[in-house]
Amino acid sequence: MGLAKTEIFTEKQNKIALFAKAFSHPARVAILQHLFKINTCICGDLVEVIGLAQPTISQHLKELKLLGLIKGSIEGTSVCYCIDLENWTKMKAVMNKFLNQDLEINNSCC
Amino acid sequence: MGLAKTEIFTEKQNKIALFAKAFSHPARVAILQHLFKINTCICGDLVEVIGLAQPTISQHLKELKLLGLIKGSIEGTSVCYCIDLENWTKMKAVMNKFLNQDLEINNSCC
DNA sequence: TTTGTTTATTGCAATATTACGATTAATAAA
DNA sequence: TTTATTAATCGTAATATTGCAATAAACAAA
Repeated sequence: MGLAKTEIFTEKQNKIALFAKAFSHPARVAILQHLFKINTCICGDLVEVIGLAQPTISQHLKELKLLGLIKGSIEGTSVCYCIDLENWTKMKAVMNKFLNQDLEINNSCC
Repeated sequence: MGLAKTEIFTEKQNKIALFAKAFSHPARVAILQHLFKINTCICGDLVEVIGLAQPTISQHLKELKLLGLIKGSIEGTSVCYCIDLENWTKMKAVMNKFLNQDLEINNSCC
C-alpha cells in the first residue's frame, strides 16, 4: 500500500528508519557531503555541483531541513545552508547504536 | 519520476544510499534487531514477532538478503535466517565513514 | 517602480514501495 | 500418496518518491 505501518513499531525503530530514509537517496548523500566539505556554508551552487534541477534540490533540502540535519539562513536573496552539528551528533548516536549491535553479541550462526 | 538518477553520483554515494534504504523501513530495522537478539538464527517466527503478514516479511527479508546483510539456510521446511556478519562489518565501515564526516572538519558555520 | 537574482511552491508524470490475499513450491510426516 | 507446514512468488491496490517545468515569492539593485 505504500504506507508503512509505523504504529506497529517502537519509537526508536521509526526514528532509525526516518534518519536512514534521509540518506537513502544519493542526491541527499551528495548534498550533505558537499555541505561538510565547504564548511563555510553554501547556497544555491548545490544545483550546479549536484546536477539536478533547482526544484529537485530544493525539495531534497527541505527534507533534510525538516529532519533537522541541516539549517538554512537567509542572506539577501540567497539562502545559506549548513549542517546542524548538534542534531547530526544526536543522529549519529542513534545510528551508531543500531549499527554496532554486532559488538554486543556472543555470536554463533547457522 | 520516482527513479533516482544514479548515474550522476559516485559509486560510493550510491552504495551509501542503498545501505540506508535497507534501514529506511521500521520493519527491516526490527527484523535486523531481532536477528541480532536471537543469535541462534530464526525462521518464520519473525512474522509473529513483527506483526506483518508472511508475504510482507518475506519480501523485506528478500531485500536484506539481496544486499547481503543477512543470509538464509534451508532447514527442513523452514528457512533459518541470520546476519551476515562479514558483510555487516563492511557495511558499517562505509556508513561510519559517512556519519563521521563531522570529525574531519574544522568547523565554522553561519 | 522595474528588473534581475535566488529559492520555494505547485502541479503533474513516471516509477518505486508497501502490504496482503491467493497461490505455488518444497519438504516432512502420516 | 495424502496431508500439513513453511516460505516464496504472483498479482494487485494504495500510497510514496523522484524529477522537473512553470510559476510564485522575496529581495537587491537600478
